[in-house]
Amino acid sequence: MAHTLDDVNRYLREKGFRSTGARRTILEAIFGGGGHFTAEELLDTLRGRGGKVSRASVYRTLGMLVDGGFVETREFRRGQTMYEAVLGREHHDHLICTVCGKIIEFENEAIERLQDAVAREHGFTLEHHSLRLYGRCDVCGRGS
Amino acid sequence: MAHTLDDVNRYLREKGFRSTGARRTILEAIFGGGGHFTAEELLDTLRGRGGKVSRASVYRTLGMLVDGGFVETREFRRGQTMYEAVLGREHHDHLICTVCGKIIEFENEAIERLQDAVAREHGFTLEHHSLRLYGRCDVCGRGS
DNA sequence: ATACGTGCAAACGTTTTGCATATCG
DNA sequence: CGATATGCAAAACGTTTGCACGTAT
Repeated sequence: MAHTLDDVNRYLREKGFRSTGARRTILEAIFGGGGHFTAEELLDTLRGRGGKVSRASVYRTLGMLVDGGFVETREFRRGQTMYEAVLGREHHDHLICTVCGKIIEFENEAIERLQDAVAREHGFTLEHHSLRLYGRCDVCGRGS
Repeated sequence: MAHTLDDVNRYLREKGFRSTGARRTILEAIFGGGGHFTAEELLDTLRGRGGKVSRASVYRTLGMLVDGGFVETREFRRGQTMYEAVLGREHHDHLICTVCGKIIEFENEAIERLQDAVAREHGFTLEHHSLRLYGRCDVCGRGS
């Protein structure tokens, strides 16, 4: 984890993928921006910048990056995939406000260790995990 | 949490929902079967039993049960909602085999407590959470 | 009787795909 | 030049909805 942009380019080259205009534009937007985004939001960003990239290329490129482990997907809401660049970032989990949708990232070593222990107990070789805590954030919780 | 079938029926009655044939058939299949299922699988089960229930009714009934807290949804795979009856069952999380799809349920008090602590640190009032551990199960892990 | 539920088929939003064209190496 | 990527539009997928008809209360 915690790659650099060079890692991405090297990975793509090694896999025999070509460096095309569309691909470079998309990579730039994803790894320059940061944060969570949907495919459609990414497409809007690209179009706003005057780049002319098709929806298909956005989805295809996102797929490659997910396969390479440079982007992760999350399903915060049903029916829409959220993507997040993991470039240069360490693993983290999410707290999601069920009222305003705010997303806070956190890391907790102790939880990670317990997860490993649970997996081991059940004979699993852990590959990755997803932990999401849903609740009301400090602001939205006041009214309850 | 941990309701009985009577709780479900009482809830539905109190909400003013009617007891119809389709509804009874669906409830029976969901709470009689147990386990994880998709809307389509549930529909197949119902049809296999000769019941004639429409896809629309399946989705509408599932929605009511989710609202009532008797069924929970999970997104194990992208683009498809998995449902699970929580009737008579305590909270638990999941280990998912990325090769064969096997799902193992587990409970871990220590992890739960740490989650509460994390939420508190960030000023969140926790409502629910989702923890999924992905990896290779004991059987599928041997070949690696 | 009348409000609520049903089934059907059409609509929806997201994602994937087939194919002809353009581009990279 | 040959292989791969692109853009488009159509298809696919799971899910939701409008509506005329049925049924529980």
